[in-house]
Parts: sequence; structure tokens; C-alpha cells
Amino acid sequence: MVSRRAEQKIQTRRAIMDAALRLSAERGYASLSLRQIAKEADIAPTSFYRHFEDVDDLGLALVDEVGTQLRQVVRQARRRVKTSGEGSVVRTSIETFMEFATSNANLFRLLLGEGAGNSMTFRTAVREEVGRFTSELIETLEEEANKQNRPLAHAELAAEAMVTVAFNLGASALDRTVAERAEIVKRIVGEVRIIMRGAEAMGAGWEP
Amino acid sequence: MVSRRAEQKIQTRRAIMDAALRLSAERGYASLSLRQIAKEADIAPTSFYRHFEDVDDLGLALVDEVGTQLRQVVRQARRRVKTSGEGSVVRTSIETFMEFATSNANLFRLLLGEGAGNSMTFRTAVREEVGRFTSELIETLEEEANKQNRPLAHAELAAEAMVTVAFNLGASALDRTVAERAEIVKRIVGEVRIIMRGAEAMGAGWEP
DNA sequence: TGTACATCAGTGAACGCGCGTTCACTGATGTAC
DNA sequence: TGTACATCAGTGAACGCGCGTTCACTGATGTAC
Repeated sequence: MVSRRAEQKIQTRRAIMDAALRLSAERGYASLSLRQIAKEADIAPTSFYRHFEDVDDLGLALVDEVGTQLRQVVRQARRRVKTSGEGSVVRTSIETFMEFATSNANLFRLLLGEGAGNSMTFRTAVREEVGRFTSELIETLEEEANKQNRPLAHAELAAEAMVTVAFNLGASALDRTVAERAEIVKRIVGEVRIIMRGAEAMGAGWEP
Repeated sequence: MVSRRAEQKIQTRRAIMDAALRLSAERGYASLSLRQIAKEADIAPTSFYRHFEDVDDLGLALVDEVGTQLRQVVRQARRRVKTSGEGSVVRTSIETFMEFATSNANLFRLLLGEGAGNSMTFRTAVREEVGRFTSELIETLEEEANKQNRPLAHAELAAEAMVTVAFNLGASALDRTVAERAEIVKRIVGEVRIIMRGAEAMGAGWEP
């Protein structure tokens, strides 16, 4: 699979995916047409079929890609904090996440902008990708709790709430101006802190 | 505006809105076509224009309707708890909310399933409706905090996080079986409690 | 290395289809006198 | 009350358009000998 032909094919596939991302940023993934994508990618509409079964199949490939990238980036940030030993892991994760979301708005919108409105397969794929992300956050929370000897109640619930807040407010930030976006990031950090505090309070057996 | 003609017109308008809701439950609002809606409503495609400017205009009317209904229902539940004096206001609100969401799945999906992927006007309208809901929750939280003499920190952030969690997990519950749905409701309640606890902990000046 | 054949990414023409929108219309309902 | 006219919700034909998909093709690249 290193022949000129194979390389060319991979390149075209890439062009199609990039074209779809560019278009979905403008008009949303749900309204993409095969012909629009083909035109944007500079290929004949019929050539699309050499790479994907249909537009939905392309969507799945994109969701997979954005999910993988996002988890990679956040994992790296977490590792950086761990080894350097400075900064809060949770907070750094959120900041890195928002950075990624902002600079990969097109990819990210795909993961969140479009919960419903699309085919069932697509929705399921998105949900799984978000689930994978949540799982990694649960692990991080539990590790951190053990290390600091601060028990956490309901790490799964706390993680799910954090991811839901970050992803959804994060998605809403993409439409906004830079100033508004900064404001939203502040709110996300504040809300995640409240959740963290609540989980710690419940873990400590603290009763109001 | 009580003439036979006017009554008829209102009835047809209702038929169009109901048709759109039925169809959007199956295929999602974003993929509705004017002709499909007209067919489902048993009118000629051209008659649609006697009631709405275009499909987007119909969407705005639906968003307005579902938002108003939802706030009304939750407000009533809150009042009931207040006057009877039994049960937690917050918890009852969530339960009522989920009941509404479940039994008005079509309307509700419209409010949440479709954050992006649609026109900017539509997204803005949805956001405003959710904002109105959040505002009412903030008031409730503050009233409750005063009454119980349990100070709350960042009521706005806490309310936003609660609404985000409830709306989004709530929306994801609509696709599921009854058993899975019950499970999700439990998770929402758990997560909202964590948020509540966090806000109280921060308000009490509790530091870990 | 040269030749003959196989592969296969990319193509262009053609298809039938559902779409949104326009237009001039119909005929029941409403209004003025 | 009866008559003449105005209103206007609902219509059916027609339009041009972009859509997804099929098909037989081309010609560069790859492979076997």
C-alpha cells in the first residue's frame, strides 16, 4: 500500500473529508449533499463512491477522527501536568479541551452540534465517542482523588455532568465573538468547579 | 376574529404544526420539507404559505410553543410543592420536567435535538427559550436558599449547569427503552444533586 | 528491460424524483347598503 | 331580509433546480513473464 495509486487515493479521501468539514462549518453537517461535497473537493460526484458508501458513511469517518484527536490532545495535556507537577489536572484538561474545540471548530461542531436530526447510526456513533471521552475523565478523576486522598462520590455522575456541560456550552461558544467566547469558557470552568466541589462534598460525607 | 373563516384558519394552522411535530419526531426537524408537511397536514403545498412564510418560520412558532408550555408546567409543579409544603422544590421540578419531556417528546426534541444544523435564527430562538427556562430556575434556587437560610454560591452557574445536564441527558433519553429511560432519569437527578451540593458547599465557604 | 494484460481511481452523460415557489383561479364566507 | 360586491383560505398546474445513483468508459498505474 505504498504505490502511487494508493497514495493518490488516500489524498483524495482526505480532500473529501476536508471539504465536508469546511462545508459543515458553514451550513451544518445535516444539510450536506454529496454533490456539494464533491464540488468542494474538486472531484466528480461519481468519484465519491470510490471512497465512501454514502454521505452517512463519510460522517461516521469524521466522527471517529474528531473523537480520536480530541482524546489524544486532552490525554497529552493531562500527562504534561502530571510530569511537570504543576497546575490542576482537571482545570488544565478543560482549558485544553476548549482550545481544541475552538481551533477545530468544524470537527467539533460535528460531535455536538448535531445530536439529533441525523440518522440513528450517526447519533449512536457520536454518543459512543462522547462516552469514550467520559470514561477517560472518570479514570482521571479517580486517580486524582486517590492521589490527593480526597474521596469522590459518584465519579461517573460527576464526569458525565462535566462532559455534558463542557461539550454543550463549548458548542454554543463556537457561534460567538471572541469576547463572548472567553466569557463562556469562564462559565464552563466555574460550573465544572461546582460539580467537582459537590462530588468532593458528598465523598467527604459532608452534610449541609 | 370569531368568524367561521377565522376559526377554520386557526384549525388549519394547528394541523400544520401538529403534522410538523409528528414528522420531526420520526426524521428530525432539520430534514422536514414543506411538501411533506403539507401532505401530512392534508393540504395543498401552496396552502402552507397562507399560514407561514416558510418552514423556518413554522419552526420558530413551534419553539415558542414548546418553551412556553414547558415553563408553564414546571411553574405549576413548583407552586404545588410550595403550597403543599412537602417535597423538594428542585427535585420535583426535575421530575416534572422529565415527565413533560417524555410525554411531549416531539416538541421537546425540537428544543434540544437540533442545536446546530439549522438556520441561525432558529438556533437563536432555541437558545433564548432555554435561557428563559434557566432564568426561572435561578429565581427558584435563590428563593429556596433564602428560605432555608443556606447560602448558595453562583446560583446562575449552578442553574445553567443543571439545565444543561437535564436538557441534554433528557434529550438522549427519548431514543431509549423505558428501562433505559428510568436509568437516565436517575442519573440526571444524581447529577443535579451533585451540582446543588457543590453550590451549597461553596456558598457555606466550605473548603476541602 | 520490454511487452502484454489486469486493475481500478476517476469520469461524464443520463435517469427519475422531490423540492420550493409563482401564478391565476375558485368558491365559500363576510360585509355594506 | 335580499342583493351586490369584497375578501381571502385553499387550489392545481407549471417552472426550473439540485439531488443521489447507474452505467459504460478511459487511461494512468501496477503486475507477470
